[in-house]
Amino acid sequence: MSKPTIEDVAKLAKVSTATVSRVINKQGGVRKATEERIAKAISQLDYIPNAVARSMVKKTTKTIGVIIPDINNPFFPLVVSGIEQQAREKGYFTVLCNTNESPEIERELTQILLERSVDGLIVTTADEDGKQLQSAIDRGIPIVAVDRAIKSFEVDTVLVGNIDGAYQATRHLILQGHKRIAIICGPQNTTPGYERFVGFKKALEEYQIPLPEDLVLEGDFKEESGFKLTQKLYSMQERPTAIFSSNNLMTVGCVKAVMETGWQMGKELAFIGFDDVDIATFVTPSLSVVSRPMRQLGELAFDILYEKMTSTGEWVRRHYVLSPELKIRQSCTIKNTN
Amino acid sequence: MSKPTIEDVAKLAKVSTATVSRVINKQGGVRKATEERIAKAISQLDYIPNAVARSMVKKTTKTIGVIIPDINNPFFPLVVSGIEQQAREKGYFTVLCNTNESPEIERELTQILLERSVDGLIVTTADEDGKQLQSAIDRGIPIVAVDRAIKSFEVDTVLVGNIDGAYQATRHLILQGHKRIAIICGPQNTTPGYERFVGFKKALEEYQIPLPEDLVLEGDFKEESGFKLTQKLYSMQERPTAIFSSNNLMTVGCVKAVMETGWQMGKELAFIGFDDVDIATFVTPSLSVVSRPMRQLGELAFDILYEKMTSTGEWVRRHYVLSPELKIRQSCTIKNTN
DNA sequence: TTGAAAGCGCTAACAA
DNA sequence: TTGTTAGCGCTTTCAA
Repeated sequence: MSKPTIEDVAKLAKVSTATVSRVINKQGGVRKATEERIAKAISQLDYIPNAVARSMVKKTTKTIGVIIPDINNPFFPLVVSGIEQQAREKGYFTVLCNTNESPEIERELTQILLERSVDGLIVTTADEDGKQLQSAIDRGIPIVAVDRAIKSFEVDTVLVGNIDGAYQATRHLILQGHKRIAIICGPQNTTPGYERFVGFKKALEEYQIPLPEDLVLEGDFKEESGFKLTQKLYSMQERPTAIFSSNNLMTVGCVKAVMETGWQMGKELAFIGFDDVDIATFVTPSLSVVSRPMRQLGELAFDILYEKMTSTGEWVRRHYVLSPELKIRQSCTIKNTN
Repeated sequence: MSKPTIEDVAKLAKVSTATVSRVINKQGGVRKATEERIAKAISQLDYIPNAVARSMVKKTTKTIGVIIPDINNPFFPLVVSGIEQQAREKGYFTVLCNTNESPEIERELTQILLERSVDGLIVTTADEDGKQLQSAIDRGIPIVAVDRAIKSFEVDTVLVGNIDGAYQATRHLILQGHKRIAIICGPQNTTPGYERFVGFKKALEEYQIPLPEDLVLEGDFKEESGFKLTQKLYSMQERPTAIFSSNNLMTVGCVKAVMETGWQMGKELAFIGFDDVDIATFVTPSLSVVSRPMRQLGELAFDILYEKMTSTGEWVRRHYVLSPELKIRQSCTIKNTN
């Protein structure tokens, strides 16, 4: 009752394993009658080729590893959908791994994926320094970084325009007449956190609004911090008239705090968040956001990886930056009347 | 520059591959000095053991496959988190696959996972009939069904109390004084869809409220259908005073429709949804829901699978049903004043 | 405590 | 058109 092997099939069909292999792999050069006999044997035995053995000799697994930091953040499943779709099309299988934002787990998973001989790696790293990916780099396995850059090594990268998106959002708020604009930043040692702050500053500079030091708050990209920092802003003597939140989860926390404090969003307070969130169109007023092309991000990442995996010659590193889109809804349409 | 093998390590350390293998697998029985020499060789060469070759001889991959129908439905990532955690603890690696609710893709993925010789399978099937899992069953590979039963075969199953949850929700509405209670059902050929309807009917019967045929609407568990069916309810001559929605996505659609029509939830309309949703605490009034223990579901599923994978003797099928929890918030606290 | 060698299931020359 | 055979990198007897 153990699994049938290619040999069992060969015996039953009275041919050699080589011929069975030819049929399985559709290589042709097998007489029609023989092929039919083999096909019959295969279905009779419920034979399933052993990919492990195949990988052993082919030295390729037709598998890519995808490492993401947070599977419960809806952003990543969407990116993964894009990756998977392209991968399927090219006959690659996708193995998804979640690090929970832990560089240590990322290191372990990288090790496991290398042991399992994945043909390539797409990663959104938990630590942009990237040392935890060292062993993958040493191996020379194709890698593409998505959404977060990797500093220690030269790898192909697909990002979205963080600076651009934050700039557009901030500018929009400025053009609405706001001068006291707060920003809830992400960690400044991450590319998204840092760059979104840069875009924010850029817009202020352009319109010659001095950076309001007291209104620059640093969170950790999690809901809790968005909540607390918003409370802090509300408790200020001179409150901001607008808030820019640097990511989706902090936006959620921010909205919760706004509701709880009774701050009047859309009246006393204008708001734009980075990244669309489910709740955006449910709250009143609906939330204006900077929206990113998630699927596209994933598709492009795989396409690049695929080229790397299949190309033989020299490879020129590529860095793509996709454009975000400003979605204006109700949370920032009012003019500041102060 | 190709990958170093165990042989390279053996040569460098001037021992046989057998000894290196002993060290790698921590089997003991190796002289301290030898072990150190080998360890040094390993790190010098950046040697990573090849799991493919190991699986080849061990006939186990220490890998489980997890098949889910929709990675973008936040319910599943949470279940997967539970699975992964337990799996990691036992040294198993989790391979996550998404079928997009397509039985055909499910069949393909099952095939791929079998080819890759996963040691076990946890699946939330896209089609409860389960024929697309036939080959896995034939192989006799351990399988655990999660959240959705599989009809064609006897497999271990972990579900949540759909009937119970729907019953509790409906009863709560009844006790609030409601008589005209609508239900937005899921597909009646799925266990969740069917059972939640059963729980609904059970509560009505218990309180001798006749089933209001016109208020029983069947959706497809997607947002769109929740939206449309709610519009339909609103347009009725005699509207319901309460709605029970059978899943999270339809709840979202329902809420959208309620907001759009101007129906006064919490006043003219009471609402309870099955499954918690992100927006539940953001809308006004906040939504009462039947909440399920997602992580726990995943943990239990792996625990059972693990037992099956490691046990040798007879195996008694198990069917677990976890209890949901009724979370009362604001959307149903009002009394019907008709 | 160590090594030699067989073999896991498959593919890919090379021969016939 | 088909078969023979040598590995792929590893683990595991069995001997030494």
